[in-house]
Amino acid sequence: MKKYLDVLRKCSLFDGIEDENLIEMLGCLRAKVNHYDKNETVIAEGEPAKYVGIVLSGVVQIEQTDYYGNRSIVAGIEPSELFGESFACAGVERIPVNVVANEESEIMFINCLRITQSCSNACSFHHQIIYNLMKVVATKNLMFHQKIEITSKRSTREKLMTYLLLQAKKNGSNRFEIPYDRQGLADYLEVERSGLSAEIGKLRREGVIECRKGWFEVL
Amino acid sequence: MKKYLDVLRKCSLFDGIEDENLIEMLGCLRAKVNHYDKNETVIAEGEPAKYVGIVLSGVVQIEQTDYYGNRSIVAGIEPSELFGESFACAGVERIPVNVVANEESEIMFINCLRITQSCSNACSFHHQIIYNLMKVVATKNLMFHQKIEITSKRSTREKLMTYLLLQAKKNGSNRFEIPYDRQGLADYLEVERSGLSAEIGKLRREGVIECRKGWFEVL
DNA sequence: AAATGTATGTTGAAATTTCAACAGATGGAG
DNA sequence: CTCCATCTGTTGAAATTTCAACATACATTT
Repeated sequence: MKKYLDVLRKCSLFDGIEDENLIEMLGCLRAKVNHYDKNETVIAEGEPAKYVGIVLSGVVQIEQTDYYGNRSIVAGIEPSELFGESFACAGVERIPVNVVANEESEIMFINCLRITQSCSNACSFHHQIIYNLMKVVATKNLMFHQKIEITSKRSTREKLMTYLLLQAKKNGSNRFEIPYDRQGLADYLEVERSGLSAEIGKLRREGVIECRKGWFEVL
Repeated sequence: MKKYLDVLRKCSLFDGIEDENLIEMLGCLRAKVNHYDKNETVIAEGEPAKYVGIVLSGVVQIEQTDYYGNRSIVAGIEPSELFGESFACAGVERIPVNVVANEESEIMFINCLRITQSCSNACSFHHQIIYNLMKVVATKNLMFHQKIEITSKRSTREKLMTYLLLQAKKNGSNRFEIPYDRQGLADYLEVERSGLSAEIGKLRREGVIECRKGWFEVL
């Protein structure tokens, strides 16, 4: 487990926990690590929802696909970030989404009950990790809320601008890089890729934004 | 505090806690109750986000003002329901929304740190209330997730059918009543009311659904 | 440098949604 | 019962989005 320390230190689930205690704790939590190839399914819809996942390397996407094959990206999870914790903490039986490795990835899994229930060793860091988990779940809540704020706008332009302005605020700068390609951004905003490209072009010509690949600037 | 027992018993934050313990606990948590007149601001944007609010009587609205100055109502909170818990649990410094009393209301406030950190008395119910709070936050998370699943569909018809099928599943029956009028349903689905009415009419004529006022049947 | 595959921008026609306006239905209040 | 306010359904025109198709740009491999 030691080779993952750098990533795990950054994981909010382990905030305030020292390295030596972290290693011990991972054993106590029965953490295990799996490896996935690009585009491999990490968790398929319908599987038990009892695990919390931590991305150690790579990227995974939380996706929903309807019967026409339209993909909606609910979130992209990067190294040191968590997924699946809401379903586990709410006591949901089966997970209602697909989790897919967007590139070659390593994922750590922890059975959520090991966190929410005191371990038999009464491990002294349990209080901290429960508090951390609460914070993670609440933060994700705010992210969902933000996605709804964005996608509830009625036009492609308003969705895009709402997204970009929130990113600028989050980054504390008018120049920033986004974690999506055009198709990914279109899926996140829930609009057509071509329509999005057209709107980006229009905003550029109007001098409202500037962009090159994943870099955007709001003027 | 005794006069609020009926409402508090229904609040999921206190699930599994007996009346006598609840009274004691409220003291331990330093719960305080404030009174608000109709249209009075309960919490203004920018104030510290450290409190969890519980509506004891009346109704409060969570409102948001976007970049362009448009005000939108995010949610209405009714007696025994919570608000502010996501911001408090996520450790957000300043609350990014306005909370306004929609009518004369009584609100109980609890400093969230009193919940998430063990009290000095090591009150024996702390574990239960932390677990409850986690479940509340995680469940709200799933509600948002479901709304995203519905509104990410691209057409009014698909949104409506996705919503109705989820309701049918939730109610365990093809006949059920929904908690919205047409305008409310349109707002939830993020579509035009007139377009929604038209689509409902079409689905009726096609024999896919049946409905009268708030009652729907999926055939 | 050429070849290949993928991502992005562009376009016009088709489909859908929004908008405004109105008519019928419904439910209270007097 | 009548009046009034609100909710719901309907309609057609305007605006927008989707869709399919293709051109260009870019990156990687050979």
